Amino acid sequence: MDHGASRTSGTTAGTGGLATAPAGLRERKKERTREALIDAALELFWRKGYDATTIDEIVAAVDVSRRTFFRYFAGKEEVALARSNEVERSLVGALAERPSAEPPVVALRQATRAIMAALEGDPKRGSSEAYVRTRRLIEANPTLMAATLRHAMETERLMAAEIARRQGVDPHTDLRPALTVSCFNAVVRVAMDEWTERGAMHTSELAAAIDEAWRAMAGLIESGWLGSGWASDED
Amino acid sequence: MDHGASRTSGTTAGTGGLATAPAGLRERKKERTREALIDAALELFWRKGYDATTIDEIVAAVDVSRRTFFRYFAGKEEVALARSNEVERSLVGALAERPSAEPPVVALRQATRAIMAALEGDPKRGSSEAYVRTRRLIEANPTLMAATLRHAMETERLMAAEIARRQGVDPHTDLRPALTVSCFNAVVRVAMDEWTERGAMHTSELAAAIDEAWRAMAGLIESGWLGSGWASDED
DNA sequence: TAGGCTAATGGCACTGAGTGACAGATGGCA
DNA sequence: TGCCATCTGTCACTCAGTGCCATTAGCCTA
Repeated sequence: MDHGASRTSGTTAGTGGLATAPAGLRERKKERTREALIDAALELFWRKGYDATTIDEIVAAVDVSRRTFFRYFAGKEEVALARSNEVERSLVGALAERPSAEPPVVALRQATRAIMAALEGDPKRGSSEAYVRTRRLIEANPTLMAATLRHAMETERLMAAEIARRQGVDPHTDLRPALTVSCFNAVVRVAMDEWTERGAMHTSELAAAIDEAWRAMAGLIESGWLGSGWASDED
Repeated sequence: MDHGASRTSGTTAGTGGLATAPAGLRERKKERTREALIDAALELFWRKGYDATTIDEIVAAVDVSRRTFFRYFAGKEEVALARSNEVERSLVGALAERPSAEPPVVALRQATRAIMAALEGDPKRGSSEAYVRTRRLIEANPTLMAATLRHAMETERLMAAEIARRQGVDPHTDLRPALTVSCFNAVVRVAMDEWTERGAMHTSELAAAIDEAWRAMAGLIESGWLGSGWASDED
């Protein structure tokens, strides 16, 4: 299953940002400035904390003006989450590449596995270690956590649209695509919390935590926690 | 089922803030200032928008100093979400009052119904209309939406702890409480999105939307979207 | 009822985020 | 080479948020 995974990363994720000749010099320069700003920002955040780092310090490290920073990012939040948001958004692409014969939840799980495998193998930023450190940063900052959740919500919409497309249903009248994605992410989030509590050491442990959460999910259905006839009114 | 609901609101929610003799004059004065600030803020937000409203305008309307405002609230976000956060937190109390014979999901649904019924009947703030208007405000502002999601996440922890208690399991080793609550809220959130898209007219429609989401949830399980053997590895 | 204690308030000054406007620099292209 | 479009820097401004200290006002005891 790993083979398909690394192939996936190349076409959909672009987590490496391998500078595959992005047209003219101007574009390349912009890309470099953007990457430099993210690198400098993350380095400072990790070293002296998110709140303690000012934008002036970030731009000083890259030697661009404060004004320029705001032309690339809306604020500190955005530069801090740029990488992890990229990873998250790549899930939509990975989902689209799953064979349409797979049931929605299976496709979601496989897409997640593919992205995490790609993360693992990528030697550049977006790699496993960078992801773990960024995760800790988010976990420690209410503002970043809030922004992360909001971005996840937006990504959910895209994923729900994709599920609706591959299942051939109308997402405006059928709630199932939205429910599937929303609950799927709920499970992943629980697994992530568990992973964080255990120290968030490596992404391989995150994969294990997600699997464990899904097993517990099965147990939940069988253990009667849902109640009988829970879909209709039971009062 | 409504009878239990209104009783619930009195003991756990306190959504009315009926000024039940909060001790000394000093305390009462503080409470009044706090309420006045929230009222003034919401009024301004509704009239001229969240971003366009400055804290100076809020404090001018209540005639307190800017410095005092920040002794009550951490910022604009907090004053905007004070009421809806109160409603959300009351869910934890309502959940604790459900009979422990009820399966977790049933208890969660009934607690939600109780809170919504209490919202309906309450003639003061926290009433149905105020809730709807606040919801629209949140929906229109990315910052508020982010803060709301974060608060929901924290409330989830409390609810999971309560579920774990009533089921007699250890929340640190058993993921089921966290999964139950997380997925439950995921369903409610989907229903809320649907409700908002349809105009978010009245809380009674929200209750209907939640019921509809649960019906779709049942259809989801039966329609094979989960796949077979989805709890274990299927690759 | 006086007077001291404690806590809330107000005013001031300062840092930092974020934005609009305009001038200068630089890559793209004929 | 020189024009055009776009990116960048500088300046000035508003507003959020915080620390510090003096003042006011509720509370409690003698």
